[in-house]
Amino acid sequence: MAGKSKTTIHDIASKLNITASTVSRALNNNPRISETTKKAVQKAAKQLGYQPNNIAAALRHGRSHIIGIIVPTADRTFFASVVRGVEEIANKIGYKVIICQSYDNYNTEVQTVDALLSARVDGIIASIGKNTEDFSHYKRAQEKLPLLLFDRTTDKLEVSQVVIDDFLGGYKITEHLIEQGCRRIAHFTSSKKVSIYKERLRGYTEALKDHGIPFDQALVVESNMQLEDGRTSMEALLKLDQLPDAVFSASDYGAMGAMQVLKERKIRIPQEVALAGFMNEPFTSFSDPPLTTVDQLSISMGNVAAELFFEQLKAGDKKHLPQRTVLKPEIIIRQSSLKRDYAKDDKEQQEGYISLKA
Amino acid sequence: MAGKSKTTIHDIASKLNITASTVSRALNNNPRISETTKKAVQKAAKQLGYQPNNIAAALRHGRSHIIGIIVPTADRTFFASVVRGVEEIANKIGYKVIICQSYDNYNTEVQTVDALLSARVDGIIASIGKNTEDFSHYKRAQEKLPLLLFDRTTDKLEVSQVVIDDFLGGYKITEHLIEQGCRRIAHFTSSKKVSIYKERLRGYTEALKDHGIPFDQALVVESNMQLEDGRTSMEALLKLDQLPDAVFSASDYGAMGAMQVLKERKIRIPQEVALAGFMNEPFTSFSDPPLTTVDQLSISMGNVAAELFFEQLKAGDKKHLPQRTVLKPEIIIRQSSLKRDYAKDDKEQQEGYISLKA
DNA sequence: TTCAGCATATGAAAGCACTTAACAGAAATA
DNA sequence: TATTTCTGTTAAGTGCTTTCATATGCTGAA
Repeated sequence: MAGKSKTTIHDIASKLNITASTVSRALNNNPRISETTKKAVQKAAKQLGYQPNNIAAALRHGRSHIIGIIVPTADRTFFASVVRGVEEIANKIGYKVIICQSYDNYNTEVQTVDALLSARVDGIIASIGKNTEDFSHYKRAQEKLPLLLFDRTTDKLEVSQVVIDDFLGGYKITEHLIEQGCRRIAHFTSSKKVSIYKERLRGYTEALKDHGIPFDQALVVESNMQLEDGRTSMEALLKLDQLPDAVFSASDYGAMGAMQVLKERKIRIPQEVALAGFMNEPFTSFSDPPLTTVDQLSISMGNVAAELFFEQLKAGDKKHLPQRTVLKPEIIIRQSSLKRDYAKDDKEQQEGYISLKA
Repeated sequence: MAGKSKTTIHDIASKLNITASTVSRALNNNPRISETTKKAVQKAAKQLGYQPNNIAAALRHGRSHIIGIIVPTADRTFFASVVRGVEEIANKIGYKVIICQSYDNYNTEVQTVDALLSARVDGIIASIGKNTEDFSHYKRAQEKLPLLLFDRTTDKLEVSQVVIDDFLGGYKITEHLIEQGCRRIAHFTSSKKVSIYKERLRGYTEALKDHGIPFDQALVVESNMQLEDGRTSMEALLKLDQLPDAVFSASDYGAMGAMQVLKERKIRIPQEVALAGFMNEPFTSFSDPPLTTVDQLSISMGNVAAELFFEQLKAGDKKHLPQRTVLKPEIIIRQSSLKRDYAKDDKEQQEGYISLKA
């Protein structure tokens, strides 16, 4: 930490009796510089322990080769994976990524956007905080640099975005449960009016409708969808006159809470109640039984977001319309929903289906 | 993205008929500037939509207020949490964090360090890649700026570091198993000669010794400690003449693999075989039974690392000796190891203990 | 042979936007 | 009147890029 190397292109220049501009060009592999000089410059640079100063370069040509990414928190699996995906791409083309956490706090988010603008990042990739309702900070950002939103977005901003098709996820997994013979499918959703949950719910209802199963409001339970909420919601369902034969929770945590309660009550999964979540949290493959869920393709989401972002960055001021990329989620079928597999062994259970069908 | 605001302190200055230096001082709240001028400057700045240019400031006084963090991958729970912990602290004092992934690849790591040096970060916090054996890139970094290593460190570098006490973790959890009545405790460890695993193993053997239990090499199984390895290792143990009554895996994944095999064989956990892991991965609380494990305090590790780091950063060139902070891990006791709870109900099992004790 | 014309290789200098040491004028204090 | 205090200005500098200019050597037409 002592001898902060102060070697600049001028040092290289004077060592070689040339000017700094030549050194700069040589280092940037400018075709106007002869191979001999380039070689000499590179050699001298190495000898002197020269380390380019990106800050000076950034100041000079107005690009920092740094982008900012804003996530609610960096340690939630989903966001961590997206960050990974973004960094992967950015790194490949010589960009660095500044990571910022909004903690779902509006003021923090606003400050963060400003801090990134001041840091002169070349662009921002963000997932909006839960409580954000005013988007003027993003609008401000958008006036100055490329902005791209992922996962949690808004239609109040004309901005490119990458999201997954929550409707499709909800639809496909509900359909899967129906195919497994379930007819009374409960759904855990969020009490918050967040679009991703609304879409999952819509997928659920639509799938029911398409398969001629009546929608029953009593089977839709609202909560915050954490583990504890999942327990509470499941207990509420158990008090109904007629038990559901499946639960599709819009969050894996909710599904795990339900699983715990069911196991405590010795209700068999999936024979009596099939279970499905949403998100493909790492723990879902370790639960007993492993949980059927919807994969969010989080790393790809980061990749795709970064690719789309850099496309726009390169396009520069050339008008490019905001682009919306919708990723198709994949359903991960695991044991918790495979009711069919047990149907043969389980006469009683099967009769249950039949009577319901009648 | 169109009207890149080009407002500089000069624009503010000329609007107010003062000089840029006065504006600069006013914005930096320099006491030499009168309150009236400050107010006027702030007002004008807001009117003109002024956004400070940190890059110019950084170039001028040689500090970017950005630090770099290098992790093998950003989406592993542990590293994601540390990143979160670091950003938390950094953010509070006006620093931003550039996140870089080495993917455990030596060349990538070297390039990353250089890129960060060129980006003129004010310091680097890093966890060393698995395959790194030459540390000259870190040595080079260390000559120019504060460096701090966490979790995966090396004693080949005189550098501050934050680690957890793996020995203690291994010791405590083995002791816990002993207290639960286990006498034949198996251990899953890594075949790689990584210090964290060596330490956990040492904790295990030491605890055995202190409790008068003979060490049995046959009970120590080496592998890569992933889920599949855990399965293989467990199956190997099952072939022994005498079954172990507990398994302490130095990774949660290994423990989960073991859990799967045991459940498939209808071997009761913890009654017949108690189970413990290491890391407190999120899935451990969702397994059935929930897994006893050692918590790595990952967010605190990030916090502590950042605090120590910024302390050194502030100390600047004033000689400060490399400091080594060792965090005490906490053991998280869950059902998978609570053999005692079953001992009363389970006469047979208890007699098993007694015969062993004899 | 001569020289315009051109390509090639490099230099000089002007910033990029900000900070800060050194300086200066006016008012206030001694 | 001399000195300090307050407020502000001047100008140099941070390391790099890039426009414009220059020097050199070569080709080919006059």
